[in-house]
Amino acid sequence: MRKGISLKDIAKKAGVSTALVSYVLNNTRENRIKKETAQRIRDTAHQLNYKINQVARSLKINKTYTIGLIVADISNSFSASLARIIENESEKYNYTTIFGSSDEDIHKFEKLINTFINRKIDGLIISPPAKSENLIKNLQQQGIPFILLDRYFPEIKCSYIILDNYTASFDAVKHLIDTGRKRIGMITYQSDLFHLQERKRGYSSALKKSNIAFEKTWLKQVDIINDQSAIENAVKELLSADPPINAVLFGSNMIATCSLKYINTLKIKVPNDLAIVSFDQAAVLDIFYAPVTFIKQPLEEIGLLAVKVLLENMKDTAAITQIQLQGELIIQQST
Amino acid sequence: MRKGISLKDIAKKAGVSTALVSYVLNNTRENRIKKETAQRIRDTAHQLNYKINQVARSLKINKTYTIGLIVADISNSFSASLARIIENESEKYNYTTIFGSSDEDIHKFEKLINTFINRKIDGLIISPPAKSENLIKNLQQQGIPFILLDRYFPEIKCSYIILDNYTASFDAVKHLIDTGRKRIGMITYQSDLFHLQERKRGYSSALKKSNIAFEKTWLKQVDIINDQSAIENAVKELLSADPPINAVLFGSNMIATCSLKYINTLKIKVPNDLAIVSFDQAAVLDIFYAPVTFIKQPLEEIGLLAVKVLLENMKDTAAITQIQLQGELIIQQST
DNA sequence: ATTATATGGTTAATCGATTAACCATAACCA
DNA sequence: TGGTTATGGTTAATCGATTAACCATATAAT
Repeated sequence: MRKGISLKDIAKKAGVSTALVSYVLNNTRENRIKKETAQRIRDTAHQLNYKINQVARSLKINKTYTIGLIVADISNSFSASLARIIENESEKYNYTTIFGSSDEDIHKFEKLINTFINRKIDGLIISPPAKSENLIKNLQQQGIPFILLDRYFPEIKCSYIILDNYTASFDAVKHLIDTGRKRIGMITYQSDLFHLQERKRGYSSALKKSNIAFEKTWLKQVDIINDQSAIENAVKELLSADPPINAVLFGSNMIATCSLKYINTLKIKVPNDLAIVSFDQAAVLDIFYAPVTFIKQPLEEIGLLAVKVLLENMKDTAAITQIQLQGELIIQQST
Repeated sequence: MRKGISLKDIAKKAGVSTALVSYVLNNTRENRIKKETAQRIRDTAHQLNYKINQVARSLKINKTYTIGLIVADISNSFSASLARIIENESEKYNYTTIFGSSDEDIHKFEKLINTFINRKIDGLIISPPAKSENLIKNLQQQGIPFILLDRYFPEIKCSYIILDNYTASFDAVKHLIDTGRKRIGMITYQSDLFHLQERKRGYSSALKKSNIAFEKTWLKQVDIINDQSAIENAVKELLSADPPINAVLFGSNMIATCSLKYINTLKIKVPNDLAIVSFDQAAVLDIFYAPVTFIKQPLEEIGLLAVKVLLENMKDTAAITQIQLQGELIIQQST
């Protein structure tokens, strides 16, 4: 880090105290400063190409104007889209975003949290991995403002913005049933995460409501570390059941991607042989020969709300805002 | 920002000076400190749940252990993958990444640069937008370590890691020709960016080398702000030429995505009626009914090298490392 | 007995910006 | 004339960690 021009340099050159320079550049005490002096200071700052040292400022004012963002995996379009929206929105409030991917790994997650705390972020926006309840509780104890995104723990009373996964899942399956499917499978993740439980609950609940007896071979749960071959196997098993399923709900865009890649190599025809619905939005779903019906999450709204609620929580630490948004079923040619 | 435990608190509780605490926690002057005292200090720090204040530390040591990353658009899988690799790699060296998307907008880009400078990042990794030459030169003058990624300006002598776009493009078109295509179109961006010029050059050079007379209607240039309808039009025009093209090279994964979405709605068959090659990797390319042949960029290598070279440049400010990597043509069923 | 040197630790300045608390002079007023 | 209020600015402490420069005592060496 090269050292640049400081307030002191400006003060010296303009023949005033550093205090005055600070007042001028921050537009504080406006009416207590002579116009010409103020202008001279501003000119000097400009001449010297002064750049404020945010590090020093942060130390002094005890605020960094930084938000820490922890997503599951920034290389996944779901996370990336959220990151983009959040970055954009925070910027409007003069906040900078620092980020990291947990990769669903609790240790990596913990490390990120600590890095962010050390850097004195003003608040955190977090998609927590499984088993991170205690770490989240620690945050609360330490009084660090944060908001959960996409996922939450029912046992923890804190702010969050999530999708109504139960309803989204229910509606998706209902749609499959309404379009004549009766043997409906689901491929999702093997995980404790509550939002994933909700997706399963919506699925089985929709079946039950239509008096379709759920067969447990219809539900495939793969490891949350996306593994192409595991997902292929799940698809294979669903299709080789007797009788085979004729519709399937994918629990995430990654599951959909891996499955579609495999389905592309088979002779079965979508939607005739197999109807498909997937969670999450992604370009891949549109490129499939039968563009895939999907549950669209209101990403823009989720991101904006996350920033907004976090900023509010930063002022009023006691505030808790829990928001559940509805997904939208975008029906395309796969169903 | 809540204020937490400081060195002072530990010092007081352990009955020593803050200096000693600092020495112990940083493992400096190891042999000059009594083992028991050191242990007592460490225990105290642990008891109090001490978290170092990186802000204060950065101010003092004049180094933030922060890297600024500016990509074109974090929500695009190309940028997102790079971001992920860079974040991971920097973390290994104890650097944190702060990021932003330029959206190909020079003003947004400039604002990001300034934000990062104010925050005293130790170095920058940048995918520069068009017309940003002067801003890049400013960085050089200010002595700020940086490295360009994916794009560069031939006139600026600085470190960069890029793809050999000319060769990649040449090889892709050569492949189309070798597989019997003679009327080959290209859809790329209308832009000054050198790497895009190189892609065009590779394209026309490959045609020339095979004695195919280039028709200027074969080259479609769309605005770099990805616009579905503009891209659809380009595809439409290429296909309605007389005679229509029978192969096409897409200049980016976004162009490919938009084009494929449209092509999906047509009756033409890939690869029989139209062979396709695209730049960049993306899941969408695999999901198309005829998985698309593409130019794979060595993202992992690009990301790792970017971090490595930047860290070197941070030590030796004079060093300049310019690396051009080769793409790999992954042949799939679209050709 | 005197000088080195090892051991174990402290003092205090510093990074750069902010800001409460002053200070000085001029202008105004009863 | 003496007191009040504007006007325009300065002084100096502070945020928390680092680190060069000391200090004190004990032990060893000559």
